Amino acid sequence: MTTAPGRPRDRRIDRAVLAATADLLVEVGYADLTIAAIAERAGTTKPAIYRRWSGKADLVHEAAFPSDADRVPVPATDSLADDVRVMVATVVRLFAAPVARAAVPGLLAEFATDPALHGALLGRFREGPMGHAHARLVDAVASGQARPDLDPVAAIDAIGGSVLLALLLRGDAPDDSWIDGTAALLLKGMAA
Amino acid sequence: MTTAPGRPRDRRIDRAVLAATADLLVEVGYADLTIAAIAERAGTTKPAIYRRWSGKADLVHEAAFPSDADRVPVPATDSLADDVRVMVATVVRLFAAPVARAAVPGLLAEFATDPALHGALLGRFREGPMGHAHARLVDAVASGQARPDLDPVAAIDAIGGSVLLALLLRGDAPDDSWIDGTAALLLKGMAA
Amino acid sequence: MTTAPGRPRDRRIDRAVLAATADLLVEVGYADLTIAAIAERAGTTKPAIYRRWSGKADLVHEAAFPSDADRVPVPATDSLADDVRVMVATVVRLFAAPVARAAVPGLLAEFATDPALHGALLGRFREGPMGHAHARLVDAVASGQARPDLDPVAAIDAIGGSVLLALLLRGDAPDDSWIDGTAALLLKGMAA
Amino acid sequence: MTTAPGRPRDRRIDRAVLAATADLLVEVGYADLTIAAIAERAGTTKPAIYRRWSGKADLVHEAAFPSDADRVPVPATDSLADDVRVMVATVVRLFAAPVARAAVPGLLAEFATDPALHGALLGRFREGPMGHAHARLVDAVASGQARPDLDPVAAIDAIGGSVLLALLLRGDAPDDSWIDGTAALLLKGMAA
DNA sequence: ACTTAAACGAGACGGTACGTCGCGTCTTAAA
DNA sequence: TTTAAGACGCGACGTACCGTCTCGTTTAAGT
Repeated sequence: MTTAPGRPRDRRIDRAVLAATADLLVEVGYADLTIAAIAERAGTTKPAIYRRWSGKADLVHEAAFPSDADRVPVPATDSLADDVRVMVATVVRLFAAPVARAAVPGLLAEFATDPALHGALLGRFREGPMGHAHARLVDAVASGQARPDLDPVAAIDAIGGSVLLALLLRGDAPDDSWIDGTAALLLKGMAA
Repeated sequence: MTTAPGRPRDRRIDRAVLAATADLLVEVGYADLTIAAIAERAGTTKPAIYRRWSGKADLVHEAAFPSDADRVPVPATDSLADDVRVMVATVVRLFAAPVARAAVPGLLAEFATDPALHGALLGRFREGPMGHAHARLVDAVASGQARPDLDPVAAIDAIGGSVLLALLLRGDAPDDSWIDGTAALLLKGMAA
Repeated sequence: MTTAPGRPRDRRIDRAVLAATADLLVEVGYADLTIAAIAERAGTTKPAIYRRWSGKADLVHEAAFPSDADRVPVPATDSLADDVRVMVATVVRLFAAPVARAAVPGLLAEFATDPALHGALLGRFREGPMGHAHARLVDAVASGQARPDLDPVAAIDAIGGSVLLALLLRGDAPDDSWIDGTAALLLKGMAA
Repeated sequence: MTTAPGRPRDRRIDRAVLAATADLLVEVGYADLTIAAIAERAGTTKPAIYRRWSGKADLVHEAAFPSDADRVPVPATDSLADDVRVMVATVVRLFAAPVARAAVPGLLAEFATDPALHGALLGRFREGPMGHAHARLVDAVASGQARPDLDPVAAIDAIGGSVLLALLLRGDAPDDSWIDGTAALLLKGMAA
C-alpha cells in the first residue's frame, strides 16, 4: 500500500468546515444553512467543501454525528432495569444535543430523497448504540430477564421513537422525570 | 353577514390543487415538490395557490392530512388491551398512507422553521386521535386499568414514536406482527 | 393582434442594463465584464438579465451597437471621392467609440463559437452602413465613376478592414491624416 | 555559462503540448480550449504547461504562429504589381490556416487585457512579413514606383485589414479571385 | 556511487464566475 | 375580486476553469 499521489488534503479544512457547520446549524437551523456561509465561516470555499462531501445533508450528518461520538457504548450490567434506563438516557443524550436537535429534522427529510445517506447514517447507528441495545435485548430474552416473545426490533423502535417524538413534538430536551417514566413504561413492557 | 364582493373563488381549483399536491408528493417527494409543478398539474397558476395557502408546508399539510381523515375516532371499549391495539393501528393507518409517508419528513423539517405550522398540525392531532388516546389513558389510570403512576404523555410518545421511527427507519408500512408486538409491549408497560 | 398575457417586461430594466453594460465595458473591458456586476450596477439581478439576453456576447452586442446608431446613413453625393471619404470616416466613427473599441475584440472572439450571434451582428451591418456602401459602389461601377472590374465586396473589405486593423494594432482612434491617406488610397484603387 | 542544474526539461513535452494545443484549437475553438484538456491530450499535466508558458494566450500564440512559419520572406522583385500580390497572398496563407483562423479572434481579444502579449506578437510580425512589406513600400515610394504621398502604414493596414475582415466576415479562406481583386485594388491605390 | 536540484505526475488549493432554479410577490388584461 | 400568464427581486445552487501549491518520485549532471 502506497500513499495517494497528488497534493494531500488539508485536514485542517475538514475540521474547520465541520466545526463551522455545527456552529451555523445551531445558529440558523438546517433550512437556512448554506454551503456558501459554511465556507465563509470556515475560511475556505464552496468547491473545497464539495470536494469532500456530496452536499449539505452529507456534511451535516457528519457534523452532527461525528464518528467518535457513538463510541460511547452502553455499559451492559446484569440488571435489565438499569440497562433500559441507560439506553433511554443515551438516546436522549445523543439526540438532545443542540447540534443534533438542529440537524435531525432536516436529515430525516433528506432521507426520503437520498437512500444512500439514509443507509449511511443508519449503518453507523446500527454499529453503535443501536447495535449494543439489540444485542443486550437478545441476551435478555435468552437469559429469561425479558419476556420470551419480546421482539427486540419493536422494543428498539419504542425506545428510540419515544425520544424522537418527544423531541419533535416539544422541541426541548426531555427532563429526568420523563426519562424515568419512559424507562419504567418500556421496562415493564419488556420484563418477564 | 353579507357575501364577499367581487368574483368568488373557484372551489374546483382548491380541489384540483390538493389532488395534484397529493399525487406529486408521492411521485417526487417533498423536497422536489415545487409550487409551479403543482400549479401546472392542477391546471392553474402559482398566484391562485398562494391566494389559498401560505406556502408549500401549509398546502402539503392539508393535502396529506385532510380535515376529514382524522374524523375516525378511536372507539373506546372497556378493554385497555383492545384500545391500545387500536391506537397503534390507527397511528399506523394515518402515517403509513403513501401521501403521509411522503409528507411527514418534510413537514417535520419545516416545523423547525415555522412554529405556527408546528402548532397548527399539532393542535389538529390533539383534537383528533391524540386527544382521544390521552383521554382514554387518563381514564384508564383513574379506573385502575392502568398503573397509577403511568404518565399518559410518555405513553403517547411511546405509541406515536414507535410507529414514526419504524416508518422512518424502514420506510415501508409496519406489518400486523409488528403492530401486535408493539401493542403488547406498550400494553404490558401500562397495565396495572 | 392582442397584447401578450402576463406581467409585461419592465423596459426600464432593459435600458438600465444596457447602460450599465456600456459603462462597465469601457471601465473594465470585455474579459473582466461579469453579468453579476452588470446586474448590480443596473440595480437588478442576474435572472432578469438572462431572461432578456442569452449571455454576455448577446448583451454586449446590443449595448455596443444599438439599433438606432446605424440609422445614420452614408449621404450619397455624386462625387465618389467625397463618398469614399465619408465611408471611411463613418466606419471610424462607429468602431472608434469607446464602447465599440472595448466590445469588438470580445465579440469577434465569440463569433467563432456562436454563429447565430455572428449572423445577427453581420445582418445588422448589412442593413446599415455596409449595405449603403455596397449600393453606392455598385452604382459607381454602373455610372462609370469606378473601374468596371471593381469587386464591391473586396472594396468594402478593404474599407472596413483598414479601419479594423488600425484599431486593433494601435488601439487609439485613427486621426484625420490617417483617414485622408486611407481614403485616397482606396479611392485611387477604385476610380475609373 | 554553465548548464542549469537539476533535471532538464523534457523537450518531447514541449512538442506534445504544442501539437495538442493546435489540434484542440481547431476542434473546439479558442473559447472552449482549456489548459487541463491540453495537458490530458498531450499526456502531461497542468504544472508542466505553466512551467513553460504563462497562460493560454501565450501558448496558443506559439502554437498558431510557430517561430519558423514567418521565416518565409516576401520575395522582392522589381515589379510592384507582383510584390503586392505576393503580400496579399502571404497574409492569406498565414491567417487562413485552420489553426490561425481558430486562434486569431481569441488572441485579438486577449490583446485588450494583455499588452505584453500584444507587443510580442506584433513585434514578431514586424520583424517578419510586415517588416518586409514596409521596407518594400518605402523603397517603392523612393524609386517612383509608388505615389510620393503614399503612407506605407496605411497601405499595410489596408492589405492586412482586407484579409482579416474577409476572414472574420465570411469565415472561409478567400479564393484566388478575391485575392486578385484585392491586389488590383490596392495596387492601383498605391501606384504612381 | 552519491549528492543535488529541478522536472515530473497527480491532484487539492483559494478564488471567481457561471448559468439555473425555486421562492413568494407583483402587474397586467380579461372574466 | 379572481383568473391566467408571466416577469419581478432574491438568494442559493452545484460546476467549471483559473493559476498555484504541495506532495512523492524520477532523472541527469556534478561530485
